[in-house]
Amino acid sequence: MSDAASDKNTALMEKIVSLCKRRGFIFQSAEIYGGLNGCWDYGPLGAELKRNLKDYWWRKNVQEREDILGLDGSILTHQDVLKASGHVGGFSDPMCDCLLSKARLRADQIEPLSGTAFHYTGASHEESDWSVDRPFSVLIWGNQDENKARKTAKQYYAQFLSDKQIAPKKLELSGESSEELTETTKYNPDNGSLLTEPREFNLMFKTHMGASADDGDESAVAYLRPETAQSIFVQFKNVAETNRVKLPFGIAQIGKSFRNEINPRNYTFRSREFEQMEIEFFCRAEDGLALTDEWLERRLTFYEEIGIPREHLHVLDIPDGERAHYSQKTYDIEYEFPFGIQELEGVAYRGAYDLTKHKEHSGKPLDFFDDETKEKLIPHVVEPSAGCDRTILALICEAYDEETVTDEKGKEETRTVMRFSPRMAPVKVGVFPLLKNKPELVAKAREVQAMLTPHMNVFYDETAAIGRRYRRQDEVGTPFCVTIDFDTLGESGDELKDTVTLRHRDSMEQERISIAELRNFLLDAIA
RNA sequence: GCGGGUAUAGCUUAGUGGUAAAGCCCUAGCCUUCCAAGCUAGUUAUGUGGGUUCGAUUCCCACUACCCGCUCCA
Repeated sequence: MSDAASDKNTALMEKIVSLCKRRGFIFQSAEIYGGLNGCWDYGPLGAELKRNLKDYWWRKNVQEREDILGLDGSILTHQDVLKASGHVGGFSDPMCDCLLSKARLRADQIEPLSGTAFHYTGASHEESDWSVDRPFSVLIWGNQDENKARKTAKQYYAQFLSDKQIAPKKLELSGESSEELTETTKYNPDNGSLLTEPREFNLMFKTHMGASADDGDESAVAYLRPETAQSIFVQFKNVAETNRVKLPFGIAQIGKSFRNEINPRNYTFRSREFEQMEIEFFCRAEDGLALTDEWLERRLTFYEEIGIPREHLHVLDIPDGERAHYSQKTYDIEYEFPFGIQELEGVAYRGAYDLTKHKEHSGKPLDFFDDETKEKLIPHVVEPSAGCDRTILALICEAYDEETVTDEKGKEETRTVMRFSPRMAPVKVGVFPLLKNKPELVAKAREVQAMLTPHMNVFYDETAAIGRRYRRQDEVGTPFCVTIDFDTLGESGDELKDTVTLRHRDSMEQERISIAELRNFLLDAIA
């Protein structure tokens, strides 16, 4: 991305963030106390939008399917569940920092080096009577010169100089010694500088169960779940036994998960608390790969149905070596956010890994008896796992649009429109009396509002000029507005009596529609 | 976690070591017969905590949050 494009996208993102706050989609969590890093609250419109997304996902993936069942697991999670899944112990990456460049490296990905290490105890500068005492080491390897080690060490000690006028090369190193090392991972392969000791970064939130539990009581430890998937695996047996299921079948869940992200970024995209929409689709081993492809297509269709066109999505086929070790196939579905192409959902073929692990750790039989083949097996699983908040952010970014409109006097102005699909739009229809000081119009508008309210989210507004009310609805993405005018009351004759103006958000076009037809028209449009 | 930047009203911005300004928005009233009209009135702000000072929104320090670049994303 060029700098100019990057600036433009940053500006776009700022406008989106500003609109989200102004119109009540998303607020910073605990804003009046200075905010809570990586946490966000959905305001009234955001809550509606999110509910629409989750409801539609649930309808499509649970209610309209005979082969997928719903689950709503607890967020507090037994530590043994996460030991079995590998999250305790394995869910943290030991990291090292380069003492010279401050680069952060994953300890397990450092290339082992063999060479000569030069150790120092400190450095000084005679003329200014400055000195520093702290150990440092540099590794040189291959045919690198010893002087490279000294130069690197001087650069390291130079960061402690308060007077930046002194050049690193004028420093005197003290206590030089050397040793031969083989296959060491304590040095940065880029510059030979010593690294810090590996430090653990556990990404899970840990807590203690029981009011009297003290922090040292290991048996009282519980975690906030880092993904919704585990409760599905853990409840696999209960769901399967209580529901007369046969392979293939799925268990679906929508719920909150928590990860102590080192670095939350990009608005709500990487949050510490987030909601997932996951399916674990259990199947026979031989069907796994084909079902993974099938689910990928089905999920792409879903995104189109909620208003994210295929051409703004990217499918990443995760290559060998980059997938989790138990996965034979993983697709990432990515969206073109203004801040870059980022993942919305992963569709992963996880084999029998999860159920096998829980069977081992719990000692309970998690085998499934396949009536068709008359054999016991551990089902394989395909996991379409979508980020709910990420999808909301994608919907918002996709919907945001500015267009220039010219009024009757030829004056140009910018119209901000959220082009949500009617299905996802937080408010489905605005109902307005043309004028608020005419009681007949107001009464009729209230009637229309009352008729529609049981079926959809309706917004009634009688303040300000009609045009302003339309624009206000444009900015929150309301797809339709209806206006009750004097024709509705029959002033222009019976032909127009009980008809209203129906105004379309995207085209700004208006048409007459009878009140009798209104409900069904709108229900069809938002289905 | 590192480096850089930012923080004034709901939003966008101005300004000042001594009463904080404007536009938009919003609220109420009047008016108004279809795309941000007009008039009147009104609400709302210097992120948090220290320090310097007679006095700090302004200067200094720390913290917090957000943005950008690294890093990371099982």
